[in-house]
Amino acid sequence: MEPKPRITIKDVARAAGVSTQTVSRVLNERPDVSSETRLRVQQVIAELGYSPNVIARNLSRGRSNTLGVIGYGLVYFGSSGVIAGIESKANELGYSLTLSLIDQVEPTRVDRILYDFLSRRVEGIIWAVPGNTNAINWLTDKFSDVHTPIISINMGHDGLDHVVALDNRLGGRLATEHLLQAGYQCIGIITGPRHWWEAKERLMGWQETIEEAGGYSDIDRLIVEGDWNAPSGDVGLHSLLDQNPEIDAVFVSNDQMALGSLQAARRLGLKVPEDLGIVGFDDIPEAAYFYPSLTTVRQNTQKLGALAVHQLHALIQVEHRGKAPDSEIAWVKPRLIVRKSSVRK
Amino acid sequence: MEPKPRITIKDVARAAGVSTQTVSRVLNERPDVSSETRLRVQQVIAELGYSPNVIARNLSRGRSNTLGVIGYGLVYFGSSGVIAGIESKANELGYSLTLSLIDQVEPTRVDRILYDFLSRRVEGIIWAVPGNTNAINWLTDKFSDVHTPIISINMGHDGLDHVVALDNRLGGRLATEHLLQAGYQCIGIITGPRHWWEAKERLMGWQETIEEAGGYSDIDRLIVEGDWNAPSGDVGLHSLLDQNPEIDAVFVSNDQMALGSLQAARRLGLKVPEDLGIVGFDDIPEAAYFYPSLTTVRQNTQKLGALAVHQLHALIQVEHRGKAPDSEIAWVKPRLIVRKSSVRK
DNA sequence: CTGTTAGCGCATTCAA
DNA sequence: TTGAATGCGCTAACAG
Repeated sequence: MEPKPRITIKDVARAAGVSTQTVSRVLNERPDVSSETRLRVQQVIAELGYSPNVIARNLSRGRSNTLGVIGYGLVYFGSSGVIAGIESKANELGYSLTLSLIDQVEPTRVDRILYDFLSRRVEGIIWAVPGNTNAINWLTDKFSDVHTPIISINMGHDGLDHVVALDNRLGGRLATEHLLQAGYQCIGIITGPRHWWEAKERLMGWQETIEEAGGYSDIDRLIVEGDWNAPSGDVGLHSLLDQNPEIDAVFVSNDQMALGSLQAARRLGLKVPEDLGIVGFDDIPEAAYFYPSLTTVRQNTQKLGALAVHQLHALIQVEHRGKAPDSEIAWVKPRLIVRKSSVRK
Repeated sequence: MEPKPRITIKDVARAAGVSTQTVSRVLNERPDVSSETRLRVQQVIAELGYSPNVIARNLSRGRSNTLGVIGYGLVYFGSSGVIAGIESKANELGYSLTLSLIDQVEPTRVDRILYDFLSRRVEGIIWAVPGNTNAINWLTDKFSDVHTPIISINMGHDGLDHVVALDNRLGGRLATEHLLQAGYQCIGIITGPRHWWEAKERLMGWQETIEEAGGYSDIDRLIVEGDWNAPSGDVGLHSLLDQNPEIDAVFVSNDQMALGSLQAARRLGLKVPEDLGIVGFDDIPEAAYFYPSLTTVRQNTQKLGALAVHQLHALIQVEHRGKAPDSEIAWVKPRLIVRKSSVRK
């Protein structure tokens, strides 16, 4: 075992017979070095296996070159896609990532993470925790205390300055309009938890579309709340049909619950799509292989993540130049994927 | 907009009327400070909203307190679970994470990431990219060049020093033994890509079990290779049954492909589990809601990630004390989840 | 084109 | 219990 006296810029300078400055210049690819010395320095670097100490560099530059990401820990479709999108774009722009995961918005924990991020002097923060609108006021306050650019993914823009979001409402509309066009008459909905922003928006999309088409009397009876998981889609469909036998189609607010609904329909002896049309949301990889294959609203989560980084980068740049960034919301459009669960032959 | 002259330890020292070291002592919760001054300093810190600069601290201490994680970018079941496990344990042990994602083992990219990690002086590295055994020699060499502890998740231990892995072979055994006990006579297998370590191991588990039970003639004909995705499970089952009509059960090496196989069985008019028994692998959340619900081998991916951090932490400690770490492999046990797809009534 | 002098913000000797 | 001096490894002015 070798001891571990890390090679520093000084060692390189000495070995190359130049000053540390010159080495630094070579490292930073600056033009004001003769190609001769540049080459020599590069050789020495290679020989010594030197790699610059980013920590020292960052301290010196007063920049961390790092983005802080707060993601959603529970396995929920999309969360990993968003992270992947973030990582990819961050990488492209030369940022490093520091990642924290949470399962719920727990003030103490969030405080700790934010404090940690600030201590690390991250240059920007991405809030990629889906939808709990209960916490939004608290969050908004928190965020405004933090003098570092923050982008939120998929939250309503009430109070939050910078948001990148999937247009969930549009998604709800796409799903509902499609069912209408497919000839279904009475369309119910199984929503996600009502305090989730995504769930609300999808519901709104459904409701608006229904109303524009003439509406139903007492529309609330056609709404059932699920918890995003398959069992609740199963139970949900049961209770929905139990109370509204006239229902012939359902917009289920995510694919997992739609899977549960498919199950319930089977048990009830209803054929999909003949007796009952079903449209989901997300387009998880399995959806194409459900039985019958599931019509659903696809969201491009990677794009969402990448866009967030893009916007954040802009904010960071702007901040360095002192301009006050405008508040805004960037939308990503969902797309309807038509399969068999909603098309009568 | 306030300018942004970050508050430093000096500001705090000045405001509290003490020296910077005293502040430093308070920050590091060291005992040799009178509770009087400690309190005063803490107050000033709170008032000024000071947070220590981790970059400077790290430079000074010569430690980064950071773990580098190389994960799998493609959405593949388990990868996000592993990351979540890593994050949770790292958090518990006080490490920060820096994350990079790759879709395949591309030398240039891996080199860049490793170089970046070294530059950031990460204290340990976790390789959480599943199974491409083609790259293993190259990787082994790479890793041995890096003078930083590295833990690999889910790779064979050929050449790699420190590995945390799910016992995939045991998983294959569990699945196969279960089918045998359930009374199935001729059990085929749809594997993952053959160059994936996980795929190989699951196959081995199947094969060993079959052989111990007496074996089949020309066992290779009962093996079909898939690509982890549902369509390949569909196609795979078709060709398997096409060539071996006597097959009455299949061990499908992941749940996605099993979903495809379920589909194929349906199309072929085969009832599951009566005519055909099916066991999957992974236990994705949807598996319980497939039709019929899928018997499968559950892997605890979070545990895998957490264990990796645990081991890595130990390596790091050891390294600081100069002891040479032993090479070893830590196994996580899978568990069979019996549902309807493999149990004849 | 290159070297010298400072200093980034903190922690670690040592004295006092 | 506290403070002064010094250095972590690097980059940013400035000279030359």
